[in-house]
Amino acid sequence: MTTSARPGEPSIAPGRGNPATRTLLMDAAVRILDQKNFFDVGVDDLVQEAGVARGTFYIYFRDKYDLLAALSRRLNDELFDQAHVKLDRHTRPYDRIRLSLRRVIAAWEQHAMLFRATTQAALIRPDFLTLNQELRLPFVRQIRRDIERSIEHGHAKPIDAAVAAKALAAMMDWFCLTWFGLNEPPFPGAERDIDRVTDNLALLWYRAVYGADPE
Amino acid sequence: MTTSARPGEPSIAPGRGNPATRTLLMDAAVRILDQKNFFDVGVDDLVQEAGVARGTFYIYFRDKYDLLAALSRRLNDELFDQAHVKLDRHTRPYDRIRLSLRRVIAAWEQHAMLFRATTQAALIRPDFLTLNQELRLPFVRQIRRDIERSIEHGHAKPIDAAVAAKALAAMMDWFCLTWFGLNEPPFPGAERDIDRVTDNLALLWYRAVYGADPE
Amino acid sequence: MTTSARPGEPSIAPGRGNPATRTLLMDAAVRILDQKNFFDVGVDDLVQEAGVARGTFYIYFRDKYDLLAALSRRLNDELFDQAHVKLDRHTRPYDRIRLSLRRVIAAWEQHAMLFRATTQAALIRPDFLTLNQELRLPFVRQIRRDIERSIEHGHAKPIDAAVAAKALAAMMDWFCLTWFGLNEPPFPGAERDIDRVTDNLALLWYRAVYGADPE
Amino acid sequence: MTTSARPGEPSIAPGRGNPATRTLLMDAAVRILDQKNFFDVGVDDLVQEAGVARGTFYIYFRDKYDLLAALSRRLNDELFDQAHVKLDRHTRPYDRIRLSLRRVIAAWEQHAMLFRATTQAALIRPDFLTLNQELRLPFVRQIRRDIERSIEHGHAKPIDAAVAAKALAAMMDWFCLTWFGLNEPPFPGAERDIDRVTDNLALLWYRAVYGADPE
DNA sequence: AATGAATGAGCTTTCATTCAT
DNA sequence: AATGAATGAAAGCTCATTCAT
Repeated sequence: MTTSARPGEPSIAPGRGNPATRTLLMDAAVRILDQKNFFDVGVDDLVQEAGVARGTFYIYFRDKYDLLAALSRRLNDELFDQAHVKLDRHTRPYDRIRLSLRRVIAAWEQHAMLFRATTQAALIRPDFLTLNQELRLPFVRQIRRDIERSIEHGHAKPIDAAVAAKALAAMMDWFCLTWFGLNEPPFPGAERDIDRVTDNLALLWYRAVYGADPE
Repeated sequence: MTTSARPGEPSIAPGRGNPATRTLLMDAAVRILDQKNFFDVGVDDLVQEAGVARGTFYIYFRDKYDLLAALSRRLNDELFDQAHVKLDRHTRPYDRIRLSLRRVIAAWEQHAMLFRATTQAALIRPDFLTLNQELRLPFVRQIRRDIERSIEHGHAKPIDAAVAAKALAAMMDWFCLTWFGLNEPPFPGAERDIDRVTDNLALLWYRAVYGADPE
Repeated sequence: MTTSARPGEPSIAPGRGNPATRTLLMDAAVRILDQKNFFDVGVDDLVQEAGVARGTFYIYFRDKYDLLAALSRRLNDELFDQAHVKLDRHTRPYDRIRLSLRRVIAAWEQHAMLFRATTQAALIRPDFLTLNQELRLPFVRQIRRDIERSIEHGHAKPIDAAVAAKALAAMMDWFCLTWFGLNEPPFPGAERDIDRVTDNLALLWYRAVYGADPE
Repeated sequence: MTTSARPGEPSIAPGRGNPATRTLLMDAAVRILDQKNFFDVGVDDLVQEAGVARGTFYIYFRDKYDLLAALSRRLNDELFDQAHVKLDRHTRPYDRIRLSLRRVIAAWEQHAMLFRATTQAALIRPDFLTLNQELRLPFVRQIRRDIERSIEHGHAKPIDAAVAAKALAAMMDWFCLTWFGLNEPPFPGAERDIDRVTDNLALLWYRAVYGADPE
């Protein structure tokens, strides 16, 4: 088994090589992942798609897991930026939930294969698992804070926020992974009716947190 | 990559070989899975643990995925039997939910590594994915029927039962996998307080379905 | 760099595989070493010469160094047995020395390439160096004891036996290695006049130890 | 494997490039060799230590063996100059031998790693072997002439000077290589008692050549 | 003269699978 | 039915060397 250092650390000495080539490889990987299972992807496939030589890969990444980690971080940064588009203060809770879920679903729809690969890697490599948890932590924490605030404000009836946040996050993760990553939609043709699915998930979520239907 | 036939089909000619040896191998696999990642398990590990020769394995299973499929089916049958322990007709909804969830969690606690392996395989092998979906279908359907019934009886406000069932099932699957299979409890020491976790999950679930707190 | 465990330990689990195949590989290696530099020998060359598959090699040896260590030990055992052919008690010192050196030269003549390879490996791999020292120790010790005895018996004038033994052993090692292993004979055509060379080496040795010419 | 031209020839077109950079690289190599095995030294290590770019190396040297050849020649020239410090004509034979050996040992002590590398290379590359023989030839010839002269003058009893010279040279080479290059001293702590070792080697040598103890 | 990114041949090693006994 | 030696395809990764700037 390869002994790639923990993916938490930057791959290879930073500053080595041409950043453009690094990006070339990462983009090639995204394209490859849309065609085949990360498990079945070899360094060979990657360099061929990127149009560089075998050895070039190893200048930029320790191995394919290292590359995946880089992709994962890059995407995470993007999502994090998007997530911080501020909502109007007066947006009602249901609408805030709905909008958030819509964004999550959109991200999954677009990056399904990458998420799938990340999940795969997390199940296989303990170090990758750690990275994954780290990256997801801010999101779960965000959910948790929202729930806690709702409870404090008296809007929501008490529930253990840690458990609820983890559960709801898990719900979205696995629901979306099976849907977009494993082609197992909640009902046939759901892709053409994402709004309807979002409505229902938002309703579910709202109820779970507030213990009531939205007004 | 192996070209094992779809794991939906029985492995090898059934009835061939000694059933005891088959069981020997399956039990060995369970033991091995408690020690290491399915991905890292080789046929070597299995036969060594079982105390049989390398070649013997291939008399009973096409490859390690085939064995995993067998394990998965065996466990599924067990769980299915347990699940059908009938509940008192007058049990209240919240209690029914709580009991079911308790059972699910107990199953995960006991078989975490096997479930984890199954999930891994499903993400890697399309044919395994199919098997997995097949085995889980009855459970999701059961949830769905419960939700539909609740709505019909006017207890619950309308929600798309297909979406809700999938979402809630996904929630439990991933929540439990991260907890028991990946050592990521909802809060530190959750194992020692499973009842508390169950209470909250049941509350969440009840609210999501009924749009109100249980009486 | 390969991390073959110290060659002091038995290669791979003993008892695995067919001893005949192991021998097959070792003999093939000897043949190969007569044709090319150990450094330039790849596992590929070895298995091709032995007529087995690539993977077979790794059943019996960790890597080519491991095989070389096995060869080295095998040869050492042989030589050790030969060396113990007892000499007549009344053989005179010069004759004893001469006979010993003749044997050493014969061994080098026959196994030059293996010795060369061993020396190469010892210069490259610290662990191999250790093995080498270990195997040679008994021989140096033997020389040392001879010298000490000579001194005690008053035949030889005092000299530091440790230094002298090491020096004389070094002399034979490198003299023979350059001659047979690197084709650098003491004079052109020396191979056809080994007795003459032996005479002179024995004379040199005798003088060095006894500080006088043999009677 | 590299096809560097014979190292007997000057590396690259002479006069090309900046001599200072060439020296920079050679000095860096010496430093590196004190840290690691020549075999394990890569062009990478060299340029990093020298603080120049990868490509620069190839402006001055064909490969690492070419550089080693240059180092070897440079050192040889130095030693040759030192060796010709004339001795008093009336110095007695034993003292001349002793002084020479002392110098040899000093050279080994100081340049052990370079000699070790040279030996390694000679065992691996036929062309390097040639260079090595060439460089050592003058020294062996010198020893031979000394022996011949001793015999002619009637001081020493007849012995084949070619064999004896080679043998004694071999003795010093290997004795010193194992001692300083492989950390295998003739006795523990020999480094702190080099004079004693030298005395004994000189005694051994004197006896071997003169067949008697020095007066 | 110096750079350093890119190259790609080459060796290593693993392990699922077969098959003669 | 069981064995376990042998197989060989498939990755893995390194590093000497080139070449455009």
